[in-house]
Amino acid sequence: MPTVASWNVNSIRARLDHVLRWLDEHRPDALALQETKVQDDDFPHEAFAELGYECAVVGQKSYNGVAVLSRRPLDVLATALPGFDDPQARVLAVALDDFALLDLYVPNGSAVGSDKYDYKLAWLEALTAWVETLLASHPALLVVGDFNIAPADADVHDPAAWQGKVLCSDAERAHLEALLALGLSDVFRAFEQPPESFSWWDYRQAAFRRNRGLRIDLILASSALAPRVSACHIDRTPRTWDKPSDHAPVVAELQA
DNA sequence: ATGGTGGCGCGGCCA
Repeated sequence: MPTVASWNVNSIRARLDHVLRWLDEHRPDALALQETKVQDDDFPHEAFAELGYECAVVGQKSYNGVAVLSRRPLDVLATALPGFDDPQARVLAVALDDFALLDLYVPNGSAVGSDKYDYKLAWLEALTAWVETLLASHPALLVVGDFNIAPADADVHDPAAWQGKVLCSDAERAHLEALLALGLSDVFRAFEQPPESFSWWDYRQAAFRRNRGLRIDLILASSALAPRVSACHIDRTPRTWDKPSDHAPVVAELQA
């Protein structure tokens, strides 16, 4: 039963020990990373190869960066949004055995109305247009990553305080809905989950200890693949480790 | 509270 996970690690170099430990403990078939924050030449391929993982990487200096680690051979399908001129490393699509995996680091957006917010919405528009064509060529598709959007108020620790704010605004949620309308489903919500399930907690003000978080890290399955997804959960454990990422891994199980 | 914490890379940006 393949296991696929997604984790915003907030620097692969700062988090290498955590990622290696988590891989060793869980042995997922594939792990999509976001915010690797490293140029491709400096990505720690060897450390992952020792655990049996091949890495595809799309990185840049200091910011952003995505990677897919796989126990089986992977073929790179795309390293950017086609037709969207973007110097930021946020997209990696790979073909695995019998499905395709699209790893995303969606722009944060900074604040509603800012230039970064406009960039986020334009980026999401281009993403949806592309995913529609990707689904035509790769009907069995998982779209995973840090979406920087909490899909609904149930994904927010304090919906009143976050109402209309970046990560929760109506326009961002409408863009996510447009993506889902291509036939993708948020697989976390296909299964019973603990209340107050989040995937990101701000480093500040003891947000994790108080569980003041958001669920912004998602695994979306195409209609062709969704029936094979048998489970999905968020693993909070690495968020309790010393010097953690501010995000927790999201894990999905697929039937063979 | 225009702070609070963390990463990158050494001042200020980004989250």
